[in-house]
Amino acid sequence: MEIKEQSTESRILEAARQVFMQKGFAAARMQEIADVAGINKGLLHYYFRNKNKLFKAVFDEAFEQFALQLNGVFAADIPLFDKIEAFVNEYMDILLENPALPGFVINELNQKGGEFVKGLMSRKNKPNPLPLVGQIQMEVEAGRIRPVNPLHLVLNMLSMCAFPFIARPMFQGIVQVDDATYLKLMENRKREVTSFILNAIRLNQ
Amino acid sequence: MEIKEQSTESRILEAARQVFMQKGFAAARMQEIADVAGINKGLLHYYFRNKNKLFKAVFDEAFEQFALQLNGVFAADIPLFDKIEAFVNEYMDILLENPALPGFVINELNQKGGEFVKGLMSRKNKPNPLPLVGQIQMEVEAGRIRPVNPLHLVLNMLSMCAFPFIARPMFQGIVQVDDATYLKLMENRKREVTSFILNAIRLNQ
DNA sequence: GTCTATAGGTAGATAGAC
DNA sequence: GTCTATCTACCTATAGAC
Repeated sequence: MEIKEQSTESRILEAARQVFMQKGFAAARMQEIADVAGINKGLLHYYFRNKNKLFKAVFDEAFEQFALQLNGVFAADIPLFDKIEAFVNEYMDILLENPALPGFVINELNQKGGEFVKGLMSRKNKPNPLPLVGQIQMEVEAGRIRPVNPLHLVLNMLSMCAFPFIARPMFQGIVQVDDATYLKLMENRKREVTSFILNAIRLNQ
Repeated sequence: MEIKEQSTESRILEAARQVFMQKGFAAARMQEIADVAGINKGLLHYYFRNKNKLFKAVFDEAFEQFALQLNGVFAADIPLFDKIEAFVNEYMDILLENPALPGFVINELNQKGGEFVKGLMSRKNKPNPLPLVGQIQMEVEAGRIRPVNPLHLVLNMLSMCAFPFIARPMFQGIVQVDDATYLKLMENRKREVTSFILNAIRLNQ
């Protein structure tokens, strides 16, 4: 679990990312972060004054990454059906590479709440689903898809992609599958969810 | 926020439920639980030996409630389309009354992991989606709905219902709506999700 | 910049009076 | 059963040597 990388600062950040994501802010220990980084605990305070600031550095970066990846797909300039397929594929690929990210972000937002959330949302880079919402709206008005509520459709897409990762321990506990089987299921899920969505909004000929 | 109820034990449990659900195990403080319960901190240890046991009492009850409610809908003996509608309506009603429940359960499972999950899943009362999965399978084989993967369909239903509650702070941060508007959206969502699912699996005439 | 040692504060748990 | 007072352990943060 130890980290070998160039600068001390990036080793700390990488270690903090691991520990904070797994344990959450409250349960994370500075000692464990230092151990994972392979350095002394005092150094954490030398680079980042305190636990809060270290957490904020990790969280902000994770949130920004999350937002950028999401917005990349939201804003693509392609037809709706293609965009839905691209969204499901790319978003689930992101989640397969970084399965703990959404749960981490969502959970800390839940627990910190209030000011913390407001601070985040006044940043320049935050998730912006409006391009996709607008595009859906246009297709509905043009009568090219079923008359769905665009906001709920976007929520549906996000839900079906992200939830299985957030609820992974629960899911694997209920339907007893090993990790390899779970990953295969998520791979199949891309096609399954895409066709599910398209069937739901496609007009009958 | 203080609690007025009959027995001291149930007041403690109610207070612990509130605090644990909001803060999570690690960030929850015995002092705060005592304050909310309107009793002294020492009493917590008199009734429940330590923080872990108190948490387990709260969590087990929440998990059991969660499983029972879910299974009630999974196992109902009604036609599939009716069951889907009933599932979405009832499950979202449950969530509207207890919005923090799934996030709490899922998050603690994530962080505790391993033995904790195994212990839970060897209990008698755990979520059991098999009746619904089997029912979907039959409809597919009979050619009465589109050939969907039953497991993924159930996952889709759970995802679309639960995710908006788990990710509520994120959601309300992105589309800036107050609490009343959010609740209205969730009310509308029942119909929206039901028709979405039915359209996705209904055969074209 | 990196380490060791330790201060300072807090939270869980216990002891004992009532 | 309920309270007050206190112990003990741990964790963040700082001080200071190298």
